[in-house]
Amino acid sequence: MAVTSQQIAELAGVSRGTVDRALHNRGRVNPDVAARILKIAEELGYRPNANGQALVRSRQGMRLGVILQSAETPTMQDVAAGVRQAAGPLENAGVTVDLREVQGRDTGRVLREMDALTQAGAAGLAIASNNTPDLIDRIDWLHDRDVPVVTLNTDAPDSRRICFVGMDNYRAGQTAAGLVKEMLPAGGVVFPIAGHVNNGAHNSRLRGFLDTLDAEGGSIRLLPFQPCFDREDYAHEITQHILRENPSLSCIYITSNGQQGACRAIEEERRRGRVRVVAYDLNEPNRRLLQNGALSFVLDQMAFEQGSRSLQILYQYLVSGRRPERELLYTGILIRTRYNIADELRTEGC
Amino acid sequence: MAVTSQQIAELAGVSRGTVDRALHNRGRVNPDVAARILKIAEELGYRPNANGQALVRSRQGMRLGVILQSAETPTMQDVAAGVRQAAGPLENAGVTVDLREVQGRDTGRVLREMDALTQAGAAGLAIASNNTPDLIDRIDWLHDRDVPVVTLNTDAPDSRRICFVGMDNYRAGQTAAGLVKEMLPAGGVVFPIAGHVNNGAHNSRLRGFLDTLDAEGGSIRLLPFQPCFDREDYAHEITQHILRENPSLSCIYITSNGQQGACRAIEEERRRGRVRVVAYDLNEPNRRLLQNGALSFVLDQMAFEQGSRSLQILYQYLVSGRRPERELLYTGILIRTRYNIADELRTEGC
DNA sequence: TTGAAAGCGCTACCAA
DNA sequence: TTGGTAGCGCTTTCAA
Repeated sequence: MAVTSQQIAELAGVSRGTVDRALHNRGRVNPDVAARILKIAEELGYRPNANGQALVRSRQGMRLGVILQSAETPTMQDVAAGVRQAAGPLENAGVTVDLREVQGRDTGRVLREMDALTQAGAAGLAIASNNTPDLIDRIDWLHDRDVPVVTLNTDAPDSRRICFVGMDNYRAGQTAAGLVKEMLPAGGVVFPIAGHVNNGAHNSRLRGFLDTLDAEGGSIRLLPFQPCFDREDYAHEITQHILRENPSLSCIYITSNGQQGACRAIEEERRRGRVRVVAYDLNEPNRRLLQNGALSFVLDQMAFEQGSRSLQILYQYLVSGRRPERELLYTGILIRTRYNIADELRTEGC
Repeated sequence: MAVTSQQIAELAGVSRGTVDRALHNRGRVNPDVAARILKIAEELGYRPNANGQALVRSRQGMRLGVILQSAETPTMQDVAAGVRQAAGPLENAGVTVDLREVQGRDTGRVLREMDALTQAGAAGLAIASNNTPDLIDRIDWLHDRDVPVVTLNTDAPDSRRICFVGMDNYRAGQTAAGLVKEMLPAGGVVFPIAGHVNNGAHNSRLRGFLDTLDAEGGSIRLLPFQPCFDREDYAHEITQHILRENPSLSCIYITSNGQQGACRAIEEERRRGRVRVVAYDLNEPNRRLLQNGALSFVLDQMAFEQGSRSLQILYQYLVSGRRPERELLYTGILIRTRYNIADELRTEGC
């Protein structure tokens, strides 16, 4: 049987109310008594019963806001699903989760949703948006008003967000480079395609890739990278051109959307099997491309967990003041091939 | 605000007690009244508050048993850690988790622990043991006495266990084959090493591998597999011999322990870099071997999640009678290289 | 067959 | 500064 605050109260010769105030530094308790209570709690290894806490909190109510940019993309839909799953158990603790899905990379809209949510009384926000000075300002402004912000999927490193939940994109780029090194024979030729030139995530994925091939590759030849602006048609055009110019091309590394266009170009030029493609994010289109062999590898970022985890962290911080262990909470870099994309155990809340 | 059983009671014009009995088919309630209650609950989308349930259950107490064979191995230590994590929140619901760690592949000891735990009043068991007729008998016997069993890590497919939580080993073998196909040039020579000849998991990993290379490989040459009985010294000896016999060997696939011996042999024969190794399970030794380049890939089975999930499923089944969605709950097949082994987000209970 | 009440562990409130 | 009490949602027990 676990130790309860009642037991501590009896041992300390005080009431549960006093124990509660002492354990949570709520003040209004004699320092000597508080010290005694804390000591007893420590010795007994007291852990508050989360169910009891949740139950009483359900009386108070709390609102959390989540804003997802580019919500129309498959990856953000996965994030949203994770948010909804985490929201379930939180409801039992009186938490209302307000999920705002912003279409496209509309930072202005994100800022307005931030304002709307705080107006509506949100106690904390989880935000996936591209990193702009405006966003940083607004996050810092909220921080000063004791509204904590967690960034997810895309970080705002220079802001005062309490933490970031998402992929280590540089490391992912390195992982991709490692795969390419294993795959390609000496002298293999690789063409990297980036998304937007100013997208931090895509840039990191590119730098990690280039740095690692430069440092150790030696025998692999890199073509200069080109941006496709997340567009399938541009990726198609670029790829078509590169394929025609480079008969010996053996691999394409693409850090963003555009993989479908690139694969189509390879198909049309009848180079399937001779040109391998490494892409990002295990979504429906990519599942199909893996299945039919157009993609060799997909690096996945656990979007679902990004959504569920960031919400849990936000709640945890608000009720206990406990910051996460690290400021950067990296989700795994999952390497997917056609053989390991079956549905799997997914974290279920409890 | 979520709908409560109290609200349903008011709408139905009965008391909460009656609502509770009706919703859980506990009998002793007028069929007409029960139907009305169920209808209202359905319409309102009633979901019982898990915190309230856990709190009241904490009064009753429940014992769950977990038995882990080969508990001294790093993988089983991960499983045990998962079990302990899941046990935390369950304690708040009055659940005592009794974890029995059995050294080695001692099935007799496993059977005795099963008896001891049921004697002690365990309401359900989670078992990781190799699959033997004795084990199946005992699981079925328990099933008849309404003590559900979940198998984890290693299945007992012909028993009446309620489900299995672990790796799809055949699929993992296929995944390994996929990696080997991407890595090796045409004409590459692969040597597979198995663990015990009668170990189901190792056999599946081997079959998946061989089937897939046979079916599509074509250009890759397979040497006949040899068993190393999970022993590093045997693996070393076998590998040394094969390396000397086959100057053109390009890859070793090892389904069990023994990878350290194999890597040492490669080192001693100065073939590092020319012979790639694919192994299983991301434990401390394998982390090091990945880091220093001795291993190219490790296929990991999420041992931690196997432990936590199986316990949650067992509890879920006992309190709600709900079986898991599928009988075979496969944990992910994680492909690890030296670049993606950093610590990551791990499911935290709630 | 039904209802009333107690109590799980916790926190908030009000009174002392 | 402290204690007492109410009540979160649920299940169980006992009485009707």
